Amino acid sequence: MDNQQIKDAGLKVTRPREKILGILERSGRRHLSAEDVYKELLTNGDDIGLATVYRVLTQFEGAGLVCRRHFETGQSVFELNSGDHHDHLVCVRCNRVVEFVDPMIEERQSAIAAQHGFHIEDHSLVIYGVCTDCAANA
Amino acid sequence: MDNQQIKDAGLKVTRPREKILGILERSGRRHLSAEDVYKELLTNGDDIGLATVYRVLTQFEGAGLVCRRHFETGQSVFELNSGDHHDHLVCVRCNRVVEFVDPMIEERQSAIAAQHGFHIEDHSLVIYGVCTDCAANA
DNA sequence: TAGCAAGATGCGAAAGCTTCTCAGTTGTCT
DNA sequence: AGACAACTGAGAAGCTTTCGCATCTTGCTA
Repeated sequence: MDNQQIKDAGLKVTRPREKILGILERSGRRHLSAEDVYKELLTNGDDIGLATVYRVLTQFEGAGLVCRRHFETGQSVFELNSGDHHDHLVCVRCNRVVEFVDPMIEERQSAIAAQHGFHIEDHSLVIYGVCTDCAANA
Repeated sequence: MDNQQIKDAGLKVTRPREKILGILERSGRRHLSAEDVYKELLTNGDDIGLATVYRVLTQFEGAGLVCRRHFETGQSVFELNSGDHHDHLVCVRCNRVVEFVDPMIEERQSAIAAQHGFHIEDHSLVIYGVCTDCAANA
């Protein structure tokens, strides 16, 4: 249950936090910017400030409930943490995002980091391209 | 010769453009932020505005002379385009950047994009971690 | 259940990076 | 050299994100 996740993160259960988590869970899109979440709240008639949206998303990130990604669009996008790591394919025309996982790539990354004496903390692989639909409508 | 590269890009050869290209070529570091370039210019006694630095770097990027990368630090870094694609390993403590190329990863990426019907335009793989030196001084 | 302290919120202000505007300057071509 | 388009510097402005602070809530206690 939602509230439990928030409590487990050591946070008080407040209206903004419940609403924001709800939006992340119920939104059709998996990747939302802070602005997207904020607009969704306004649409629902919730009077929650943008600063709070950022604060809450940052806390959720710290608690491991969501992941933040910086795509080259200049905005950060947030997605519910599904537990398993994955990378992204982004369409530069329509901004569609596809997730994928490739064990071989993951493995090569570890090998490369080790080879350079790095201890991996995180990584981000984003492939930018044009999806079938957009290529068709070109 | 420098000037030729600028001309080939369809740009006029001006002092700011020559200086900026020179800094990119002669800097020890391969990855510089716009701010880094600007500070270097000031140190050299060149009176060139930050806006111009951004403009010129953006033009160089368009001309294929340099590549721009958005690391998660919030700043963009620019590097001279050496022709061959490569990925990055970034130390989250000291910001050291190591470049690498892994044919197998490149190949898997193409396969994955094809599998999802994407036509690749670009991609960015950044591994964030702690380098040996920083791990030692922890 | 009333009351309290720590923690959250909302608002506006501010920060950091990047781009824009515009008047004045400079390169290039003839 | 002259003309015109291109370029520049400085500051204003734009965007996303964070901060500061007075006010309000939550979760705990008596």
